[in-house]
Amino acid sequence: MSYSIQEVAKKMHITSYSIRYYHDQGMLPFVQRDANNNRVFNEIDLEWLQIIVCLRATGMPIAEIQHYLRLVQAGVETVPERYRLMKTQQVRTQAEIRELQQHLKLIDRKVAHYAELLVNPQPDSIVPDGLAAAQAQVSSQPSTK
Amino acid sequence: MSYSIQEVAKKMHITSYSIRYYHDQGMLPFVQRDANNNRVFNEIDLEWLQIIVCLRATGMPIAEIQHYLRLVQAGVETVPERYRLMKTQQVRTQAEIRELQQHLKLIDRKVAHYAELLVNPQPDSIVPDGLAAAQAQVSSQPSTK
DNA sequence: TTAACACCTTAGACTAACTAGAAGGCAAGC
DNA sequence: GCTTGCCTTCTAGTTAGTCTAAGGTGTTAA
Repeated sequence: MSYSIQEVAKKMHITSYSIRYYHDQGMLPFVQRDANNNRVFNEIDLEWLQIIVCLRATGMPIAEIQHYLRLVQAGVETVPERYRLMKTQQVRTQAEIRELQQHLKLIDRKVAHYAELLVNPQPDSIVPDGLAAAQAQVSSQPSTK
Repeated sequence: MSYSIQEVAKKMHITSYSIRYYHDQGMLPFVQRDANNNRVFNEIDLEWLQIIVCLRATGMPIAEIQHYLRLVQAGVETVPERYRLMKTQQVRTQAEIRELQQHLKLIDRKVAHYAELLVNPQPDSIVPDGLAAAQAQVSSQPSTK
């Protein structure tokens, strides 16, 4: 099976712009062209792209992905470095998930707070989000600008 | 209590550059200046910055955060919109966490695969990561460039 | 008192990773 | 034959920082 750039974009949930960008960066070394110079992707290209998308989505910079892809192409003697690289990415991603879960807690509190205000509105003087104090501060001190 | 930009940067785990950037963008409207024109942050500024950091880390663009901060300052009649905004961000963040967890599974598989290869090395002909097929393809077809 | 050091300021240049627009090629359908 | 739609390349713009340069201020140390 072979795919056009749009089909791949849909499959991978990224834009065709990004795919061209990755290709231009030499990250999709096996992509072929048809008679009209259009990019033609096969299953192997999709596998590579899946890895690229995964590493990008978990925060690995392009340059590091390029390095990893070169390691894969270099052969088995690079397995130790590939292991370290993936291990680092694993730890990084686990930390990122924990961080997002922490941030989500604050967002949950805000949602609950506003939901409560919607059901049980407060008079204008009681301003949420610590703004009451902020407004008091700002009204008692003229702007410095 | 009041804090210098460096102290705030350390507290919030962001750079002083970012804090100045947010301030320049009008996102920290209550920050004062001392006699030497240095920014002076108090607890309320820290609260605002905490929200900014949380929303940025969960993927909200600067422009949307600015809009939210204006809503907060506008008073209680904006509570419904603030609720919708936070609800959207909640859903967005939950989706992001699930996506990262999916990506983490692929990384886990790679780590396990390389760990296995380190313990039990394979001959050079058996190339991991679907590269065997990729190499077969590339060696049987000359480059189109 | 002068030097060193650490901090701050602003303006503006630079970066990563897209993102989009312009201009044009090719094939299918009417 | 013309339009539609997908593809191409090239170039320019965007976002959100990130950093540098040039300079000001205040404290310590010789």
